[in-house]
Amino acid sequence: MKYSELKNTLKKHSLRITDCRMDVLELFTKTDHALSFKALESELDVYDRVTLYRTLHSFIEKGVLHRIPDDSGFASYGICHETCTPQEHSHDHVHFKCDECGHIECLSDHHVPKVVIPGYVVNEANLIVSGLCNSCNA
Amino acid sequence: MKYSELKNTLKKHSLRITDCRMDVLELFTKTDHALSFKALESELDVYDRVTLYRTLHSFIEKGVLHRIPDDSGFASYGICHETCTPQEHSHDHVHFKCDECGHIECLSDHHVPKVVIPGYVVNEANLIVSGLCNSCNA
DNA sequence: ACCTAAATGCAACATCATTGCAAAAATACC
DNA sequence: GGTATTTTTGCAATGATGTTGCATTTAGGT
Repeated sequence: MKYSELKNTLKKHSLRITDCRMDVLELFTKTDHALSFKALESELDVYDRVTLYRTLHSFIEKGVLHRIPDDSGFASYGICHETCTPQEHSHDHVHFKCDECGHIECLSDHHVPKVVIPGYVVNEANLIVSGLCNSCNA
Repeated sequence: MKYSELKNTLKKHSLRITDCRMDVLELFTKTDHALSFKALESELDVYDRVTLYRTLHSFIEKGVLHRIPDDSGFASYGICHETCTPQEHSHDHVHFKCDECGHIECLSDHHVPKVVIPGYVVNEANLIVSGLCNSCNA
């Protein structure tokens, strides 16, 4: 992705243009799977851990990334669709975690079923599937 | 639940009978919702944190409890059905987390839909729903 | 170019979880 | 019941993950 496009993405989400944000955004756009903090840190070791955490937080707050919970407690982060805004995230897609390589993918063509529970209010639903991914299954 | 029943449950899962395991098991059987580690610790503060962690691990390994992932990274633990064995856990039920009181319930009458992804092997699927529970919604 | 508000780096801190090891307890064996 | 063997426990130390305060630097508006 071109420098100007990355810059526009940041601007569109009212985020200041900084080296760290550009590099983080670029890494996410060129990676086809979600990234853990660890992966991010080892890839962009120029920046302080704290800065990377804060970058992730601002990206999530502004709707650039979404946080993907993980059964092991480690969160990963994936790029949001265009439909996401700071006010309204729509992440009803299923997440797949490979037990072999650890990669987490967003399965945008699979959707989380609507769950209705009488007497309850449902705000969010996360479906996390684990197993072997395409490459590791080969 | 009677002392003898608790003891039998432990024996059935080939776990030694210890004070800690009896107390942890009793707490889980008399509680209708899942328990976080924190709740466990504050309830059973006689025991060392490490011992409680190890108790949880052995219970999970032997199929007495199952771990419930949480989008915040804190896991909770719930009792397994009778159908669970050390070899085969079956937790295709949906978990509900209340944003207000924090309680996590196992919705045994809701089941996680089977997810099929071409070229992938699916081992596990976790569906976590959050919102307001029955009591907090009232 | 200047000013203001935001972002960064560093250090310290907070929280959650695990490991090594000696002492204590539980089961197996006689 | 008494003893040997294995497991479990408690304590201390360590690791892993994430956050906060604060001084310095940087970005963007004027």
